[in-house]
Parts: sequence; structure tokens; C-alpha cells
Amino acid sequence: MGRTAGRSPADTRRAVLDAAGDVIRARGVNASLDDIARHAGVSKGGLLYHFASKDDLIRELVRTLLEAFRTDIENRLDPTDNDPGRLTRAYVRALLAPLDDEVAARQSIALLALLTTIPEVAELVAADTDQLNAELYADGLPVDVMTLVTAAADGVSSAPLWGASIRGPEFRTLERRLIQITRQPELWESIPWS
Amino acid sequence: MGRTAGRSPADTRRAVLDAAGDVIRARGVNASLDDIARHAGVSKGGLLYHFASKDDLIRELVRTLLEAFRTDIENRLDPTDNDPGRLTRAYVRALLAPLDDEVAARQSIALLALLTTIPEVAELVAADTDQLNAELYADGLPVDVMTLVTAAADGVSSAPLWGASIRGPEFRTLERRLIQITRQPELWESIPWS
DNA sequence: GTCTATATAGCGATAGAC
DNA sequence: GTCTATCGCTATATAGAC
Repeated sequence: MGRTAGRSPADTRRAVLDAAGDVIRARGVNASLDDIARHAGVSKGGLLYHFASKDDLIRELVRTLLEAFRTDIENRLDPTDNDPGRLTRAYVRALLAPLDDEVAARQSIALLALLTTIPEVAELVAADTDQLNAELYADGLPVDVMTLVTAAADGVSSAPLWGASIRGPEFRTLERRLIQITRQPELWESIPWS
Repeated sequence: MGRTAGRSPADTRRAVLDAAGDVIRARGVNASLDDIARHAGVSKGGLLYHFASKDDLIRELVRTLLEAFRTDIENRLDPTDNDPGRLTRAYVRALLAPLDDEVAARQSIALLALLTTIPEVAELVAADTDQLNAELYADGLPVDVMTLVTAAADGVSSAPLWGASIRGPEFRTLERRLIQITRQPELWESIPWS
């Protein structure tokens, strides 16, 4: 039948990647190329013209997800904010933002966790994590403060993975206080730790 | 050939469950029954005598993991401690336990995260989470303090999923301070939040 | 660039011997 | 209680038409 009207090859590629995310999120490991292709509005043969193999498709999907996460953090950097903890604040905002859509958040994290089981993918993700962590450690905050804040943000963002609800107001409060601690690290450091 | 000398049916069952964990951790959820059986030292047919189907095996594996996690927390309850935050402290200890001697418990978390991509498993885990969360909310701490402490613990425990190392001394410091906050919630609550 | 049709392989599950 | 053999299904990937 040839090319679908109004859809460029790049559009098709993107449609397939989107469909891959949706279908794998929804059906888990059992998602087949046929399934993904149908959701993208192409045949399996059509899909395999754009991606040489399923591994190739997965690899591209992970690359896309990591890039989207990175871009999300960068978009949340406050341009008027040049103080220490600038990146850490953007990190907290990025991880706590999806609170509104718990299902999508849970599924995105589960998707990355699932994909991480492919050794090659695990290396990609770990490399990305190392890079981001290095930047967080160089963000100008005392290490113990940065560790607390990012750990708490990581915890909230991973909670939906276990089916926990994070809609309560206590999580909003937590977000505000984590941000505030990055602005005034002494609030944490001056606590009389025994 | 009959029963392998010195191995009871219960031993075989446990060996299969252990092997299932190992193989799925290494190869992902698509690991085949053949693979699992070989690692357990039985044939596929032998495995399927003990577990009616692959779904049944997965279900039992998850049940075992959840139970082990529960037991781990309970073992970390301080018998001499009857103050508010008692369970929260055990929870923090369980999640931040040193990597060296608690590798299995920690890997279980990563494995559970993987298995959560199976919808039926997600429901099992969510039910368990709800129960534990209810107990944490009833642990006698101010909600905001409990939320901070458990979020931070969750964050540290999920870090290995992304390939991050949590061996640095800052994580030990974090553990000590999280515990201390549960003992003196006013340390957190009396901070002059704007 | 996308389709249909098909080759090929691997998986879960069953049956029956021992 | 465990094995081997095999069935039936589904999935990936290829080939070739349009």
C-alpha cells in the first residue's frame, strides 16, 4: 500500500517508539513486535524496515527515555538561579513532578527497570546514572545534604513501583521542604546530631 | 532416575525457587523454564512436577520474596524499643543494611521491581505495600517525619536498580541521622520552614 | 516504504517410562 | 519424584510483491 498519507519516515519511527513504550508498559515482557507494530499503525514487516531487530528497537527506546529524562531535568533548571544546589533542585522537581499521573510514573519506572535486565541496557543506564551523580556531587551542596535530598526524591519517585499512593499532601510538603533545604543547607547541618 | 540422593522434595522446591531468582535476575523475566530447571539441577519436567505452570512458579517466588522482606524487617525490630517510630526504624535498618552481609535481601528488591512488570504480580506487591504503609502511618511518628524518613530509605534502596553505588560513607551518615530523627522528630519539625 | 507470506526457532506444557 | 520425548503455539526475522 506504500506510505501512509501525511506520515514521514521519521514520523513512523517515532510512532513505533511511542507504541513500543506503551505496549511494553502495558503488557510487560510479553509484548511482541506484532503488537507494537499494530499499535503504531504499521505491519511487523514495516516496523522491521525501520529497526533491524527487536534488540535494536529496545536500544533506541532506552536511548530515547534517558534523553527525555535528561531534557526534563534541564528544562526545570531555573535560569535565574545560579546558587549552589541549582541542579539538585531541578532534579527534585523532575522526580516529584509526575505525582499527578501515578500510573504513568509507575509504568515508566517499571519500564526502565524491565529494560535494565538486558545487560547492554543496564550498562547504558548505569553510565547515565554515573554522569548525573557526578554532576549532583559537583552541585555545590554539602554532600550529606545532597545525599538526603536526592535519596528522598528517588524514594518518592520509586514508590509507585510498589503500588503505593503518593497523592497525599505530605508529599507536597516534603517537596517544598527538600527544595528549601537545598537553599539553606544549614537547616540540616546545624541540627545537633549526636 | 528418580530422586537425587539427599534431596527432599522441599529441598528441590527451594532449589528451584532460588534458581528462578538467580536466572531471572541475570536474564530478565523472559528466562525460560529450561534455564531455571538446569540451574536448579533438575529437568524441565521435574520442575513442572513441583510447579503447575510458569505463572505458578513466579507467584510462589514473589510470595517468598515478600515474606522474606517482611521477616527481615521484623528481625530488625529492637525488642527493648517500644517508643514511637519503632517500625520505621526497623524499616530504615532493613533497607539500608550494609551491602556485604545482606546482599540477598537487597537483590530481592531489584528482583521484585523486575517482577512488578507482570500485572498480576503488581497487584500482589501493591497489597503488601498497602499493609506495610498502614502500619508505618500508625507507628506514632508525625506524618511528615515518617514520610521523609521512609522516602529517603526507599531512595537509597532503589539506587542499585540504576547501577548507582551506595557504599559511600555519606549513606552510613544518612542512616544514622534518619534513625535519630525518628527518635527526636522535633529535630525536623522545629526547623523554621517558611 | 510498507505489505503479505513464510521459514525457523524456542517456549510452555503434556504424556508416559522408570 | 524425576526423566525424556514430543506436541502445539507464538515469536522473530526474512523474502519478495507492490
